[in-house]
Amino acid sequence: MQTETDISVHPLETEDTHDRILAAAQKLFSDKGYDATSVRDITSEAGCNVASVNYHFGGKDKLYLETFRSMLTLLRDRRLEMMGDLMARKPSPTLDEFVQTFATIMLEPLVDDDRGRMFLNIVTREMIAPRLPPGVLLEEFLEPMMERSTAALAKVGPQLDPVSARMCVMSMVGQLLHSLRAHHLLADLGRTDVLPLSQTEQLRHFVRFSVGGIHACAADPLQDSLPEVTQ
Amino acid sequence: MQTETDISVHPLETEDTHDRILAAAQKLFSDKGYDATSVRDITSEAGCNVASVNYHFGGKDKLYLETFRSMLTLLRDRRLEMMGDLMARKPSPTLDEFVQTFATIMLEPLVDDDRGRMFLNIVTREMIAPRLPPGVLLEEFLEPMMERSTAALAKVGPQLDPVSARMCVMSMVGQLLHSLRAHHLLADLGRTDVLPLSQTEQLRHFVRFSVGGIHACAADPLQDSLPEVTQ
DNA sequence: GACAGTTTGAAACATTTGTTTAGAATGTTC
DNA sequence: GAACATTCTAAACAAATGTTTCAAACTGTC
Repeated sequence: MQTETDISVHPLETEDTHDRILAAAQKLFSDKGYDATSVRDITSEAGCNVASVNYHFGGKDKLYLETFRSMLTLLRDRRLEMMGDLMARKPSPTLDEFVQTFATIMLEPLVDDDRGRMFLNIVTREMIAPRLPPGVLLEEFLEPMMERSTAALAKVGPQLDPVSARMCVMSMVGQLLHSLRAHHLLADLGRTDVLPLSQTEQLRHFVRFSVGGIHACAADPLQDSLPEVTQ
Repeated sequence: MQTETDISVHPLETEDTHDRILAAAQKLFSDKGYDATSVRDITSEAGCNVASVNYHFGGKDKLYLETFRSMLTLLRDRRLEMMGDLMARKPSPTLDEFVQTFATIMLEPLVDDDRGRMFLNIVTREMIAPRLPPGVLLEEFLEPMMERSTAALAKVGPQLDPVSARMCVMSMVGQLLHSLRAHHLLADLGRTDVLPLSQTEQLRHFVRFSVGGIHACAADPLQDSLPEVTQ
C-alpha cells in the first residue's frame, strides 16, 4: 500500500488496468459468484474496455483463478504467520490463550469489512461448487492451515491423540465460520436483535465452549474404540 | 411416493411435466446454483420443452422460489417433528442423549445422498447470496428451528441463560454443517485419508466436544458481564 | 521525429440466455 | 362429432454472454 509513489493524487488511477481488473474481479466474484458476474460487469467496475480481461488474463476463467489465488495466498500466509508468532512466544500460550488467539487468527482477516467478507464468500462457494482445478483449494489453502493448527493445539492443549486434535480444530473452525456467516446474514437483514451479543462476548462464548470441549475430548479419548488403524 | 397408481411401469414417466421440472430444478439448482443452471438444462433433464418452465411456473425465478420452498419446508418440518418427538419422551432426555439426537435431527435429512446434499448446498448459497425475498430464509426456515432447539437445550441442559443457550446451539450447528461440508469436499476429491473417522466416530466426537462445551458455559455464565440488556 | 513494442478502444463475432409466439396434440364436456 | 380448455412442441425473439479483430493511442529507445 505504501509502496506506491505519490505522483498521482487519485489512488485508484495509480493502479494500472491489470490491477484494477483484479480488484474489481475480487469484489464481484466474491459478491455475486462466478456465473452471476459478467466480464462486462468487471470491466465497467474497473473502468476499462471489455477486451482488457482477455488481453491481460486470457479469459474469464483464468482471471477467476488468478483472483482466487491472489486472495487466498494472502489469507493463508497471513494466518500462518500469525500462528507462527503465537507458537513462538517464549512461555508457550495456555490453552485459553491459544483458543482465543486461534479465533483471532481465523477471523481477523475475515472481519475487515472490505476484503474479509469476500474471502469468506469465495471460499464458501469454492467448497460447494469448485471452479478451480480439483484439490487446489484443499491442498494449497485448507490443509496447510489445518496441519499447523492441529500441531499447535496438540502442543498447548491437554494430552490429545492426533485424530482428536484434528477433530477439535474442525469443531472450532466450524463454530467460527458459522457464526461469521450468521453475522453477515443478520447484518444484511438489519436483524441485530437475533444475536444480541457484541463480538467480544461472542468471542468469550467461543473460548468458553471450545476449551470445555477440548478438555472433554482429552478426558474421553476416541482411540480406545479404534482397532489401531493400519498406517 | 407410494401414492401413485401403478398404471405406468416407468416411475419417471408417471410424474407429470410439472413435477419432473421441479425435480430437475431441485437437482440442478442445488448442484450448480441459480446462475449456472439454464432453463434448457432443466428442461432437457426433465425431458420436456423449454417453454414448459414458463408455462408451468411463470419464469425461471418463480421456479427457483418454488423449488426452494418445496425443499426447505420439507426439511424444516421433518426436523421440527423429530425435535418434537425427542422432547415428548417420557423421561426427559439427558444432555448426552439430547446432543446426540440433535446431531441426528440436523444431519439425517442431509446425509441421504439423494437429496441431502442438495439441501445443504442450496441453503448455503442462499446464505451468501440470497435470491429469495429478504428474510424468507431466516424467518421461515432458520429461526423456527433455532427457537425450538434453544428452548429444548434450556430444558434438558444445565442451568443456562437464554443467550448462552442460543450460542451453544449456534456452536453445535456450526460444527455439524462444517464437518458435513468438509466430508463432501473430501469425498469429491477421494481424499478419505484426511479425516480417517467413520460417521459414528465423528458423531462421538461431536457429542463429547459439545457436551463439554455446554457444561463449561453453564459453569461460567455470560450474563455477569452484561449490564442487564434493556428488553 | 521515427520506430518497435505494449496497451487500449470501438465494433463485431458466434453462442447462449430467458422468454414469447403460434399452432399442434390431448383430453373433457356438451 | 363439435367446442372447449389444457398441455405440449417447434420456432423465433431480443438481450446478454465470452471472445476476437484491428486500428488507434501510448510507451520508451534510438
